[in-house]
Formats: sequence, C-alpha cells, structure tokens
Amino acid sequence: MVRVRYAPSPTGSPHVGNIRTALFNFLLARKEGGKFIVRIEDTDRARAVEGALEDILESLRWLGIEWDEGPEVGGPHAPYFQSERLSTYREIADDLIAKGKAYRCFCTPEELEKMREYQRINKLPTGYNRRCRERDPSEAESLIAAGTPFVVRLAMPLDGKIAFSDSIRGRVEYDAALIDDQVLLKADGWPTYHLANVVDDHREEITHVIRGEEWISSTPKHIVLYDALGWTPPIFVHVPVIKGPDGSKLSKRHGDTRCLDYREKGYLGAAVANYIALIGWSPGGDREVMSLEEMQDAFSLHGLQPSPGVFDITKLQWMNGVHLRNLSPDELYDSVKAFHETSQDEEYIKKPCHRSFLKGLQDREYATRALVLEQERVKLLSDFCEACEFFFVNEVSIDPDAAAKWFGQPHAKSLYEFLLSELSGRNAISVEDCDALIGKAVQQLGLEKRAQAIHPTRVALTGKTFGPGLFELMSLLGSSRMSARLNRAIELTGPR
RNA sequence: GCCCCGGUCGUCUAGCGGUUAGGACAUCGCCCUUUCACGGCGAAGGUCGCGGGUUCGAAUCCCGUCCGGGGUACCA
Repeated sequence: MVRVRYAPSPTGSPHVGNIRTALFNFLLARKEGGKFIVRIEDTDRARAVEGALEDILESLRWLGIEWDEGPEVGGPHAPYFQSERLSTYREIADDLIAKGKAYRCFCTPEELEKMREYQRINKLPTGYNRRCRERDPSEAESLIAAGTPFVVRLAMPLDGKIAFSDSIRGRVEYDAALIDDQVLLKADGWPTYHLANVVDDHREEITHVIRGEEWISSTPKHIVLYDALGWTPPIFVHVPVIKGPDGSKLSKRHGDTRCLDYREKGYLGAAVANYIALIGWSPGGDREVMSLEEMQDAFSLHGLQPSPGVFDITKLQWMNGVHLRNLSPDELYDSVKAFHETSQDEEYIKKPCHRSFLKGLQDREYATRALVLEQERVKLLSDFCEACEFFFVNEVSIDPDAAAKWFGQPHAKSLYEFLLSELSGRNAISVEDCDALIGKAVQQLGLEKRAQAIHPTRVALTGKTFGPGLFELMSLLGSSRMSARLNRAIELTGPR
C-alpha cells in the first residue's frame, strides 16, 4: 500500500511551492488508494513560529487536501509531532554509536566556523574535518563525564559512491568522501531533520518520499542512515522548485507567496490547487482545467517534470475565472459570502463598496441572482464587491465620463421620463417585459437604434457603461429601485 | 570553490528516433452582441540553450560547453 507524507516544519506559513509538494503526495495517495500522512517536524525550537501549525492545516484544508493520519485526526503512529518523540531519536542515536555508525563530536560551533573559514580561504571543499571521529574512546568518556557538550554525527563512508534512484531523474550518484558527517543529534539532545525524518518515515512505513528538489543533495546521507539502521529506503521523488518571474526560487520578495494569501485575495482553493499542480506536473495531452477529483484520477509520477517552473499569476487569474464560472448559484453565494466575511486583505477591506456589500449579502435570494449576473465577467471573489455594488446601494455612483456622454443626449430626459411613467404602479417585472419596455421606448421616442435607449438606461441604473445584460439587470433591480434611479438621472440631465 | 539537478514559443507544458514541433495563458485581429465579459475563429510568437557526434533520420540517444537553479548549518 502506498503511504506518503507531507512533513512541514512549523517555521512559517506555507507558501505555494511548499504546499504543492503536499498536493502531489495527496494526489498519489488518492490515486493509488493509499494513505496520506501529515507529520509536523518541529525539531528546530529556535525557528518555531507561533500560529504556523494552524496555517499549515488551514492551507491544506483550503485546497481540499485531507489527511488520513496526523494532527487532529491521530492514527496508528501517533503522535505526529516530532517534539513528542524525542526519546526515540536519542535511543536510535545511541544505538548507532554502539554500532560504530555514528560518533560523538565535541567540537564547538566556534571551532567549526574557524575550520570552515580556513577551508574557504584555501579554496578547499567545505565540510567537517572528522577530528572527533578518530578520538580515543576513553578520552571521549572523560569528556562526557566532565559534562562537555557534544553532538552525534553520522560516520559517512570514507570512499566509494552512494547512489539512489529518483523517480523523476533516474539514478543519482554522489562521491561518499565529499559528503559531510551529518549532525544527527544536536547538543541540546534534539534530533536534526536528517535523523528524525528517516526514523519517522520508516516508523510510519512511508513508501514514497515526495519532497522538494532542495533535498536531493541530502538524500545520500539518508541512504547511509537507512543502511546503518538496516532499513529499506523508500522511493525518492524530488519535485522541482517553483520560481518567481526573475528565475530565482519563489520567496517573500516576489510578493504574495503564502498559500493563504491567495484566499485573502479572492482565489478559490480549487483553482489554486489546479494551477500549482500544473507547475511541474502534467496529466499528459491538453488537459488543464481540472477539479481535485479529476486530478486524483489523472495523477501519475510519470507526469512529474524535472525542470523548475515560473509562477504566472496571470494564468492563475484566468484559471480562477474558469473555476468561478463552474460554481452553481448556491456555491457561488456561499463562496462569496464566506470570502467577504473572512478576508482580512487590506486592499479589499478599504474598498468603498465593502460595507454595502455585506448588507446586500443578507438577502440571499436577491444577492445570489446579482452574483450570477456578474459570474462570467469576474476573475476573483473579491471582484464581486465592486461589480455588484449597484445592485445593493440606494444611490449609485455615476462614472463622470459615462454621465457626460449619455445624460447629455437630447433624448435622455424624455427616455427616463417615459420609462418612469411606464414603471409606475408596477411591481415585479420580467426580463421579457424589460426587453419589451425598451422596445416601446425606442418606438415612442422615434429612435433609430435600440442602443440609443439601452446605453443611457444602463448608465442611469448602474452608473457604468459595462455590466450584465440590461434586461436581466433591470428585472432584478425591480421597478421601485429603477424608479428612484431614473428620478435621479432626470435631475442630472438638467433642464431640457 | 566543490557537489548535484535542470534547459521545447514571453510563461506553463505535450512530445519519449520519422510530427508542417501540438495545446493553454498573455498579446493582436475578426465573429457573436445592448456594453463589458464569456464563447467561437484566426494571427503572431520556437533555428527544441550552444557545439560536436551516433543514425538513412535527433527536441528525443552519447559527449563537451554555456547558462540557470539547488546544496555545501548543532535550519528545515
């Protein structure tokens, strides 16, 4: 059975590149009917960040990634926090020392720094000089007895090659002599990533390690560790990094890179998942727009690519629009409402429409119809606020250019007056009725084209020159709202 | 410096020895149309990083080279 894991370190809110590896793991598990495990690698106490764990879980949930074992859900290998399993790592480190596969190192950080500086200056390969590896056992005993702090290092082979197979890249080979005697246990008794990761992957019976490319060069250390412990290594899959527009690894200086930033901006989890999956993975052929379920069915390790990809926000926006249009009216309403109520995005919150929108959203039926009318012309959930504003406010703000162009038309005032009189006493009005009404106005005023009535009416009712079909919007607005706006428009057209 | 991994239109990619190198986003036209979008059609954009081989034939295999990225921590 396939067992894969996402093993983040709670040192910050996960960014899109990081969460994408979680997605790949999840997709493989679902495709193969296996298990997806979340394990928190909280072994770096100095870099721990408050709230990071919540953001990790929230990011996964937002994208629709569910875990079979891990925080909150537990599982047969609980606890899924490395900080709660410290004794295991220490026991294994001791075992490794006893077998001669690891050794205690008493070198201080200062000494190591000096050594590295010497190596740099003399253009030698950097790395630990293995001074403590040859230390006399009795000498080590007395240092321990004296309370001298030490770390535990892995005793790497001194020669030969270390090779492994990567699902994406094939055979990868390293010269053992060039690889450092990695620290396994820090002086404070906590394990490093390398030890804890290998131990847990084995303990949790992980079959495929799908992780970022930045780990490829530490894989030979892991191979040696597996070997020293007498364990069979999993299958390694190193996925390429995601780059910013400048070609370097995506990071904070490229702007929004936190996964949850995109939720704040009005993107759909399904769209973000779809988009990031396509950087470095292809289902083959021309398929692009896919739901999470479709990706699960289509996923294969063979579709993974070795080369890094650039994050293209423009394409994400397009894709978000596509996913937005696929939403049913109810889903649309729920998504917009949830977004509006939770987004803390400053740019969004300070929009003038922000307040009226919340009020407008209270009338579910009316609001849903308004959202549906705008559904095919927006890209983000955050776009609805402005796009639908005219449906909800008492007084629409009128674009000055539009006013100048259409209120000044000679027939504008009489058009509005005619519509107003036709509307008086009416209550509900259908789309067909609105169509007929405009037709009647055209005839009554002797206009040549329907557009001559349509455009000025649109500006009077919405304040804008663009938007949904006029008859649909009129029907939804209803006669009383229309009447108020027509009255105001008549005032604005001034004396005849 | 040393080690490793990459390299197909601006971007994401299909391709797995024989294709007019296909698709998508973005760009530009046209159509649809009451506007804006959506949708449809079309255009432009690639000497498959470069140079050598292997082969009847190479984007696909091999070597070299250049460029890019990653690693080189008591961080993950």
